[in-house]
Order: sequence, then C-alpha cells, then structure tokens
Amino acid sequence: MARPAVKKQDMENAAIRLFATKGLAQTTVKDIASEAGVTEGALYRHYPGKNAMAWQLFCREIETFSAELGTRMFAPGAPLAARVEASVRFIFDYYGKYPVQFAFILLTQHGFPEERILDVASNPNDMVERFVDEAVRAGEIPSMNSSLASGLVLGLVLQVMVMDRYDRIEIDGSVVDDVVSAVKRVLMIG
Amino acid sequence: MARPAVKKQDMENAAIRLFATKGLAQTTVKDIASEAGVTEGALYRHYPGKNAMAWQLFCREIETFSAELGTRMFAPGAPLAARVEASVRFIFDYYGKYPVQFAFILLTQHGFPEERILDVASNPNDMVERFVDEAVRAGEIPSMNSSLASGLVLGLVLQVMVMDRYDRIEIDGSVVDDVVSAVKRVLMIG
Amino acid sequence: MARPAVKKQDMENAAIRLFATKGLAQTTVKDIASEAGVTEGALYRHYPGKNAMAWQLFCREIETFSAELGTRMFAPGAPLAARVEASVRFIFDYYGKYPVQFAFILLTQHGFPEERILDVASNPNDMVERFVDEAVRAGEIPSMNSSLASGLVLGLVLQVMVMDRYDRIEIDGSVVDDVVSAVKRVLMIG
Amino acid sequence: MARPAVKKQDMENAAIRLFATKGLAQTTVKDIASEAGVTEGALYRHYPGKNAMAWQLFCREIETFSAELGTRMFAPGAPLAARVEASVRFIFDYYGKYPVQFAFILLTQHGFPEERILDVASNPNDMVERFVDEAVRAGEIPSMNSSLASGLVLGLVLQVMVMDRYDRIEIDGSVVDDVVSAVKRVLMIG
DNA sequence: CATGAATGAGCCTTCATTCAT
DNA sequence: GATGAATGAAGGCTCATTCAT
Repeated sequence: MARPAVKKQDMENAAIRLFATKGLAQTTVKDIASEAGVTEGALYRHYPGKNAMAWQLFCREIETFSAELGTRMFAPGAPLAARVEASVRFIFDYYGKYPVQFAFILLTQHGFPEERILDVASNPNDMVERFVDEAVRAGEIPSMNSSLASGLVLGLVLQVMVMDRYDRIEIDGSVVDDVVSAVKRVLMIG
Repeated sequence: MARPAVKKQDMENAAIRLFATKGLAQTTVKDIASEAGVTEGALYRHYPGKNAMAWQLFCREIETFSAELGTRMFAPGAPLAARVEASVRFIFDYYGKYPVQFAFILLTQHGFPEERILDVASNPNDMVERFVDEAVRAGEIPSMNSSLASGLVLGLVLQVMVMDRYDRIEIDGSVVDDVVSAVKRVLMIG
Repeated sequence: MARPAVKKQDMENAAIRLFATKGLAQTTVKDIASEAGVTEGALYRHYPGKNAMAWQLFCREIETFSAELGTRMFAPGAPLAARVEASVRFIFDYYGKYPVQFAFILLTQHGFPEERILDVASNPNDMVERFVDEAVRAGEIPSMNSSLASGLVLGLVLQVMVMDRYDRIEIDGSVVDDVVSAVKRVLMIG
Repeated sequence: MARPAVKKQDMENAAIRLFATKGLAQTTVKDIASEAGVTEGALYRHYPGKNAMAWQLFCREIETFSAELGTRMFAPGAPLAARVEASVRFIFDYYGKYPVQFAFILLTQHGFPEERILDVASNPNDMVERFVDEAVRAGEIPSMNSSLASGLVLGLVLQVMVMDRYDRIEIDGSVVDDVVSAVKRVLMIG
C-alpha cells in the first residue's frame, strides 16, 4: 500500500513549469525540489535522473497532446477543410488552456542531449505527414512531398506561438483565423 | 615572424562550430580552447566570458546574414515576387554554404539566459515585417498583420531547416521551389 | 500458513554474497534488499544498520568457522603433526564448501571503519597463537614468538586463497599438500 | 612555463597518507584537498578522478618498491640465500622507512573496484615467481609450483606487517630474522 | 512485520573565471 | 598576449536511515 504519492505530482508540475520557464539546462534539481516542497533526493525515487525525468514528461505531454490532436485531424466522415480547421483551432486552444505544458514542449524540444522529438512514438510531425499522404491519395489535394508539407504546416503554427511567447504578437481569434487560412493555402485546400 | 593574433580567429571558429554542434550550454570553455589549440585563459583576453562571446558571435553572424538578406529583400526596382524568391533562395544558399553558422543561429537562438534573437539590432524578423508593411502600403498584397505574417513566413523557412537537420527531409532544388511558392501563397503574392 | 521470517535468512544470504563479491563499502542497502526480494526498510527490522549487520554476520561466520577449526586444532589425543594437517585441510575444505562465506571473511576483514577481525571473541589468530604456545610448552616444537608464528602460518594459508581468488593458482590436492608441509616447516614440526 | 606545482606534491602526499590511514572508500576528495591545503577542484587538474588518482599513485608506489626490490632479489653473482635474506630485509626496511607508503599498498590493494594489484606492470608477485623459477632451473632448490611458492612467501611477509599494523606484534631485528628463516624453510633453501 | 516515499548529509565532479608567472 | 594551476560555487546524484501507513 503506497501512500497517495501526491508529492510525485507536485514534482512533475514543478518540473514542467520550470522547464517551460527557464529551459532544461537552466533548471536544477534543487529548483524542482524546492518548488515542489520536497528534498532533492526525492526525485530519484521516481526517475533515474533529471534529464530522464524531463524526457519522460516531455513524451507524456506530447503524446497526450497528439492523441487529442489525432481525433480532430482524422475525425471520421468530416471533410478535409473542416479537419484542418479543427486541428489548428485545437492546437491554439490547447496552447491557451495549457500554456505551461505547451511552452514546455516548445522550449524543450531541441534541448535534449540524446533524444529528439521525432523519436517520440506518437508525434505531431508523423501525424501531419500521414494526414497529407492520405489527402493526396484521396485526390483531395495535389501531390506533394508529405515530409516537407508537414514541416511547412508545423512551421506556420509553431512560429506563431514562438512569437506570442516573445510578445511580438498576441494570439486572438483573428490570428487563429489567419493561421487556418495560411495552412489551407500552403496545403492548397479549397 | 609569427602571424598576428590568428588565435582569436581559431577560437571563434571553434566556438561557432561547437555551439552549432552541441549547443551553448553543452559547450565548455575547455572545449573551445582545446579545439582552437589554445588554453582556457586565452578566451578572456578577447571576451569577457563564454556567454558574452557566444552572444557577440551570434549577433555578428545574424547581422552579416541579415545584411545580405536585406539586399535581396529590398533590391531596388525589383518586383515583389522576384524579391521574395531571391530572398528565400538566398537563405537556403546561405544555409548550404555556411551550415555551421546557420545551425549556430538556429540552435542558439533559444539558448541564451538573458538575451533574445529579436533584440538583435538587425534581425530577419524585423526585416520581413518591414517588407510586408511596405508591400501592403504599396497595394501589392492585401492588408495583413505584418508581425503575424513575418512569423508565418519565417516559420515556413526555419522549420524546413529544422527538418533537414533532423534528417527528415533533404533540401534540394525542388524543396526550395516548394518553399518559395508556399511563402508566396501565404503572403498572397501572384 | 506462511513460512516464518525466512526473509531474514534471505537478507543475510544476500548480504554475505554481496559483501563477498563487491566489498562492504560497494554494497548498498538497496542492493541487499533487492537481491533478497524485500525492501530497504526491512533490514532495519533485524539490524540497527548496514555496518552493524555486516559486522554481526562477519563475527558469526568467523566464529562458526573458528569453532569447527578448534575441534581439529585441539583434537584431544591427536599428535601435533596430525592436528596441523587436519586444521589446514579443514580450512581449505571450508573454503571449497563455503566459498562465499570465506570470501566474505577474507575481503571484509580490513573494511570495517571501527572494528577489526582481531576483536572477534573467537578468532583464528588467537587460536593459532594458543596452539603454538601449548606446543612450545609441551616441548614439541622449539621456543618461538607465538604471535609471530600465528601471523606466519595464517599468512601462508590466506595468501594462497587470495591467489586462488585472483586466478593466479587453482587450489587442488597437491596445493593443499604443499601448504601443509610449508606450515610444518615454518613451525618446525617433524 | 608551469609554476613549480608544489601543490600537486602536497595533494599526492595527503592522498597517500589518507588512503593508508582510512582506506580508499573512506577517504573523500574533500579530505585530500583540505589536508593538502587546496580546494576540491584542484585534484581534477592532475587526475581524472579520485579512484584514478589512487590507482595511479598505487602503481607508482608499487613500481618504485618493486624496482628496488628487484635489485636485491636478482643481485648478480650473489648466492641464493643471500639474495633471499637481502630481499626480506629490504622489504622490512622499506616498511620501516616508508610506513605510510607501505600501508597504502597493503590496505589499498583489495579496495579498487576495477583494478587489481596483479595487473600492475612490475609487481612483487611476478618477481618472486620468476625468482623461484630461476632457482629451480639452476637446481638450487627442489622443483616446485612457482605461483604457489610466490603466494606462500608473500603471505609470510605481508601478514607479519598486517599484524604489526594491528599492534599484535612489534617488528624488530629478531622478528625479521625469524621471517627470513621462515622464508628459507618454505623455499627449502639451505 | 513490511513498505517505500522521503530525508539530509555528503560525495564526486564540472566549469566559468581569476591570477601569478 | 598567453599559460594553466587553482578557485569557488554549484550541480547531479547516492545512500543509510526514518517513519507514516
């Protein structure tokens, strides 16, 4: 009978918040521990180390996000344009609702010494690629390099978020509208 | 007699190469020194410290790049579409010719504890923004949020490079063509 | 119902095996627990701490061994040479039969921060010393410094085992014969 | 031009003294540093780490010792018995003159996680083995297993030192005489 | 009796920076 | 200008031990 281990949750929340704010390398184990109200050693009961913890949380967050994104992107029966629109809107909703988690994904993605975001089992990149492939095969959009298309589309969305975090723009409804139509134009939909 | 302080050059080259390869935080002063064939203390003869050195090199690289980019983007007398095309092609040329420098810019941009790329005096972001503003004012493209547009356009280009570095795509002529037309579609040119 | 506290046995066996293999300092409480299939805290149900456990086991093993050795060394009525021979043979038999326990004694003897093998109530050293004293008093061997003689004799036997563990020699019947006669020559028996 | 680096000497002396006194595992880097009057980091300019330092010093000490021992053991032209006697006396002289170094060799020999004394290039064990082989080949002593003989002889000498360090005996001239004759008897010389 | 999360002190190591030479 | 030994402040991690469950 283990105790409710609520401290683990505290540590994970603290870690994500700190990773998202200061970056992986700039966040110390001591930071995480004191933010979570525990001592340093406690981390090592649940994770093999700091980087491993970050990577594990990173995968979990990105997979949670991807799973939900998938239901929009591949909603059965929905027309292509609607699925694109729903997907983009979902991403920005998610970004608005879980800004810390999203910032964590955004800021940490290139910071791992060994691992890479594309190694995560279910990642948005692969999903967009599959989406494009299927659309091409269905004759709904012209033939195109799906890997490239996936990069282009994600570039549009992610960079807008980067600019939001850098206070260059403020994301609101009209911005999202603009991104939706940019994505459609890049994919030559409608 | 002996050549002059060619050591400084060696150190800068080593630093850029290492920062581009391993990232700022993962590169130690000892790494730089030994790669350049000098000792650790030598760095402090030319720079106040490691981060300052990186930031200084970063600004220099980005300004060199920006200056050249500007001549394409604002080529006097050239039509809009041609300037867009020339700009995108230049970016990829530069990326192909100075991959280390470019990776340095790409990988280091989020790695500074204090500074940010948008603070660099002459940065691509501002340039694209100005480009869009002028095009709108000239009635060459529909009215649009230029900050957002700048983000979208840079997102297209940068993410393609990220994917190249992650071996998801290989940049060649047709990829560049595709990016050029994606940028044009996003800016609603032609 | 369930068997009684067989867990304690498991822990002791695991501890002895690990101490013998990796040494005292290199063996962690977690090692012992996981090897024994229990959790870390369980150790403290039976022992005040790791070092105390090791010392207790060490004393137990050495006393068990010493007691049996004593019956050979001081077998009533047996001639001196026979008792020496029986003793040496017993040591090597024991070493062959309980290699882990013996290695534990051998490798751990200098590893305790506070305690020392010579502090154990019944230890081989004291026994050999008494043996020599009595033989001298009985006029069976020339007068000699019994403390020194005890060191010499034990040195012969123990170092052979060390060499066996280091794979420099392989102990077999003829090796034991040689050690027996070496001991006799050192003690000037026969 | 490096400064006289007298601190390195201090650190090595402190390390040897501490390793000999408390053992390898019980000696911390902080101990060594503070005993040598430097800070912890200083160690890492000269050695890759604590264990590496200990092993390096250990090898150096044992090789210094072995080299000198070799000149006695293989003194050209000297008769066998004289060489044995000179060798044993030299060992005890060395032990008396450099008790710390010798204790370091004695106490540390089993404490390395990876390495072993018999792996040292020039070690006493190999030397004694060669000595016995040559003596057998020259017909000066009966045929015998030289590996075993080497173990026996070293067992005699080392265990006497262990007992000295444990205050069970006090080494003086007559003890050394006794060890010399014990060695001769074991090797069946004279 | 057993669990295992948590502690707290300490360990080895790293590294940007300083400074006597 | 250059050297490299030394510093000092962390940093990540380990581990014997405690204790609420």
